[in-house]
Amino acid sequence: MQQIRKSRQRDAILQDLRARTDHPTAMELYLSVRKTIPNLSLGTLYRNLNGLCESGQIIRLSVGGEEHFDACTKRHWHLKCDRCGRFYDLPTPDDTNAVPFPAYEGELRDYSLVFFGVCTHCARTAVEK
Amino acid sequence: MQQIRKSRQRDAILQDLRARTDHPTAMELYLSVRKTIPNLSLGTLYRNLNGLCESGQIIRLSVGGEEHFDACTKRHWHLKCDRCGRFYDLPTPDDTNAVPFPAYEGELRDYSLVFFGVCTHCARTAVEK
DNA sequence: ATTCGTGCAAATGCTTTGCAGCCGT
DNA sequence: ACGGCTGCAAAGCATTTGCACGAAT
Repeated sequence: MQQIRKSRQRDAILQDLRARTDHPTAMELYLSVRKTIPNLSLGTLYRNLNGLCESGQIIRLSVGGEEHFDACTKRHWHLKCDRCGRFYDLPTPDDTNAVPFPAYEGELRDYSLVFFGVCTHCARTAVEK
Repeated sequence: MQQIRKSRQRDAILQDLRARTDHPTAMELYLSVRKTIPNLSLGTLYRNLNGLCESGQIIRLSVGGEEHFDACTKRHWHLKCDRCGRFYDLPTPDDTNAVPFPAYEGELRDYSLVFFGVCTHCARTAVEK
């Protein structure tokens, strides 16, 4: 059994992600954390992101071939904006069955719900193209 | 404006995908279509998959860093099996609002819903580990 | 004849991994 | 001191792209 040690890098990554309201990609997070730890390596970032996902401290969002990360581990819904491509949290019912689990001869344990549309910000700056 | 020509390769790809009930990755589809067109190239496959997605003839499913494709373009729910990793269709309510669209100051156009759990087949061969 | 689509191979981009040295316990 | 964690660089892998040729209209 492998113990887990404290590391300045992992702490900084988690802290940075928790301080954000968006859901950055690995590269976005990398650039951000490098302001604190300039010689942080990409390998370390990825190793830690994977570890944090496995230990359930963060969540990985996969949509359209992109990977985004979220420090909020409570089940909640997301919006992926068609225009700016960013992810946003949506008001999510507390009721687990807000999404009706279909009858299925197997086990449905959890779900991921992502809406597509236009985010508040992009809707305001309504640029018709 | 670019016209689109008929191509044996694109037809074979679409036909193969439509004949399947699973939702293959690009590589799985590649291996399958190569039984019909042995010298099909990966570049061609990817170019066509992207084109078919853009023209709305197929759908791309992104989960956990994997890309799967689906020839059924009607909105429906999926299960990603924890054990075998495969995708399956789930019985999906016809009602568009089976998933309650949250109040949001923007526009919610569509959504993607993926359940996680254990598929029928894996549930039967209940291997406790 | 025009120009789109293909096969091939090289290039790209993101992620993982091997390794030697550093750091937490 | 032990063994996990890091930076670096190389490797891996899926996907994209440039190019010359073949095929559809």
